[in-house]
Amino acid sequence: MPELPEVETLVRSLRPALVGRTILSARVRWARTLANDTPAHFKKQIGGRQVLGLARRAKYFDLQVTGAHLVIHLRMSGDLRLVPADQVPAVHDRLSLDLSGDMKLVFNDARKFGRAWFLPDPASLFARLGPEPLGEDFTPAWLCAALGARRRQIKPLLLDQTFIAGLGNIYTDEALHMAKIHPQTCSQAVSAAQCAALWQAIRAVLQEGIRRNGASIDWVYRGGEFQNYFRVYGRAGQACPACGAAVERIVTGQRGTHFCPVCQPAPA
DNA sequence: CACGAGACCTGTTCGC
DNA sequence: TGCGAACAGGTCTCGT
Repeated sequence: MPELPEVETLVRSLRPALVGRTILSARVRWARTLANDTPAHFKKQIGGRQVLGLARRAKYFDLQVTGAHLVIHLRMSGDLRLVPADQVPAVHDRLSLDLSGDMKLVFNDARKFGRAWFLPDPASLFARLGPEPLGEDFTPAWLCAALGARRRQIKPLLLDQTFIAGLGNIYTDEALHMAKIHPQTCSQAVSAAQCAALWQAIRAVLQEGIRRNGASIDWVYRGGEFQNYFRVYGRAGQACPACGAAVERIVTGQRGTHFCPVCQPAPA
C-alpha cells in the first residue's frame, strides 16, 4: 500500500502515538531489511534513543530519534503497526522496536522488498528525489518545463522518483485519466493546456487519496477507502466513469497501466 | 538519454 | 480439484 497518500496517512496516525517514547530495544527478523547496517550494530545503536518526530519525504518514513534518523520504505508490501508490547509476532514481521509505554512498532513485509536505513542525516538518501507533488516547488510552470526537457513516455516519467517523488502506479493512472492524457504520450508532446490539467490532476488525486485515508487493496487492509473510488486503476473492462467506454489495460514500462481509450486517445 | 529485461520476494488469483 | 502462469501499491542494475 505504499504511495504518497498511504504513507502520509500512516505518518499522521502514528506520529502522535510515537513521539516522546523511548526505544528500549530492537528485534531484527530479516537481516536484509537493514539496508546499511548489521542487526547487531543496529540494535546497539538504536537502543535508548527517544523518538523526536515522524515525517514523510516522498514514500519514505523519516523517524527522527535523538542524534539519528531511522528511514523506512515500505516498497510493495510493507506495513508499519503500533501494537501492544506483548503481542505475538506476525508471520511477516521483519523488524520491531520495543518502546516505552508497553508498545512496539512493527515493520511487517510479506515480500521482503522493504528497507530501513539508520543514518545520522537522511539528506544523502533523499538527495536524488524530485519535488514533492504537494509541495511549493511543484508548480504548473515547473511541470511544463520539466516535461518539455525530456522525451519519455509520460507514465514511466511520472513514476520516476527522481522526476517527481511520491507517485506510484495507482495515482499515476488516476491522474492521467483525470487530465485526459494517454499514458504513452511523449512528455515533450504534452500541450500547455494538458500540462496545467496534469498538474491539477496530480494534486487532486493525491489529496483525494489522503482524504480517504489511502487505498487498501489485496490482503493488506488498513482502513483506507480510496480503492472504492478508482476511476481506471484495476478496472479493465469496466465502464469509464466519465464516458462509459470500457477501460483498457496495457503494459507500459513493465507496469500494468489502466486508461480510457475515449477520454485518453492515443497520440497521433 | 531512453527503454526493456531481469532481480529481489511471497502470496493471491486466473485459466485450463 | 489441481497446478502452473500471471500478477501485485516499488526500485535497482545492467545491456542495448
